[in-house]
Amino acid sequence: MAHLTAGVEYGLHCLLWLASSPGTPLSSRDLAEFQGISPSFLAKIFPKLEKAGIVSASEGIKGGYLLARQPGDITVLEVVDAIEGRKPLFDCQEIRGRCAVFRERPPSWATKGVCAIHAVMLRAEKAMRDSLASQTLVDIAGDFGRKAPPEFSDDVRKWLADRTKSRTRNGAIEDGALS
Amino acid sequence: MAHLTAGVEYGLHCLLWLASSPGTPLSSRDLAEFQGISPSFLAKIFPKLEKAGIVSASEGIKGGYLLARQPGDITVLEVVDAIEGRKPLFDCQEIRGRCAVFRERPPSWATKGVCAIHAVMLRAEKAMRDSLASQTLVDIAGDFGRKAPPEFSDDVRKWLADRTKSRTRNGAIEDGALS
DNA sequence: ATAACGCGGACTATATTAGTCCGCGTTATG
DNA sequence: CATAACGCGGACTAATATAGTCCGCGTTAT
Ligand code: FES
Ligand code: FES
Repeated sequence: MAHLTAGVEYGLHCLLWLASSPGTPLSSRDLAEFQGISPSFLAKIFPKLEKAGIVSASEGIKGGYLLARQPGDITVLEVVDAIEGRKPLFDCQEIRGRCAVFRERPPSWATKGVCAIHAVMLRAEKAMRDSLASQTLVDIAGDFGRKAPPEFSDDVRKWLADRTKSRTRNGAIEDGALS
Repeated sequence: MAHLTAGVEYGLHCLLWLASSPGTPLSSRDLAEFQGISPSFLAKIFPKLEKAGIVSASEGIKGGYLLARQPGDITVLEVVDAIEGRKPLFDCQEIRGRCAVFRERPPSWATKGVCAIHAVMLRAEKAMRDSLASQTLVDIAGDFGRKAPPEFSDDVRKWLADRTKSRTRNGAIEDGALS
């Protein structure tokens, strides 16, 4: 399995849609169905983003999520850490202390500080994290928006507005969007 | 679980011991017991290192493994790839093509090239890999050897020599090293 | 012939990921 | 004031990956 999981992909894609709809909250269910992903799974991701101060939630009908900060102030690293929980790239088993010549009792010089191999991994992890920290949501959104034709933006707005409206007036949701 | 697994830790530690014993092959069993790790598990790692051209094997009693190249020519990245099999840091589910407004049939502009989010992850992965590629076994061995007192090196040599000798002359291996 | 070696495949246990399901308290609408 | 959709949280399940075991094969020095 990969280190950066599907939850991160879902979360980041959602945050981009939130960034493109400032002011009006979007529900996690709508975001899920809009993107063709599991609503129940997405519902487990958003509370993590909220606890990390990345989105803010409003409860009740008409509730949903808003970006808690400017998209330019939210780095990819923050999002990854919020969702994955800062798990390490490598977890050292401290095998250096189990060397047979120590006879179960490793001397302090052997286990002092970080193992040289572990140190290499920590540097690699830092390189990865620095790279992720250097990108914000606006950086991604830039690339993202460049490819889409202008009509797409309107279609999206319409789709989301229909959903929001159907919450108050009980509009029929019987389009063929779900299999 | 971490992305860089225990196999990598075991493999790299073994390679350092191989680097410190040039000329005389060490068996995977001896390396395992010397370091207090599972012999059967280590036996699954070495063939991968051999296929990658990092170590060379000799069969039969008195057989074992030797470094196939100079330690300075073996990068940490090579070892990681040999053992882990070049698994990606992030695997994209291509959710961008599942957007509801596409109605099951995403237009080509939407799925062309790499998703902006995926691209960020690929850059992070490259940063990590570049970092790992910049370190060779000698770099690690340097840090490693600096901490140990000179007597340790002798103890290790003695332990390994005893093992090698006991293969030809049937020396009693009934010390209390194993529980 | 034996014993230790490397090699490979089949197997098992445990942990993680992805995803589901349910019930709770909250809030706009009618 | 009842309803329906919301966010929140916990318990649950299925599939997959990791860590580790076990066994049998062909090879080689004594
Ligand atoms: S002891 Fe864990 S990397 Fe060396
Ligand atoms: S579709 Fe996979 S990261 Fe965007």
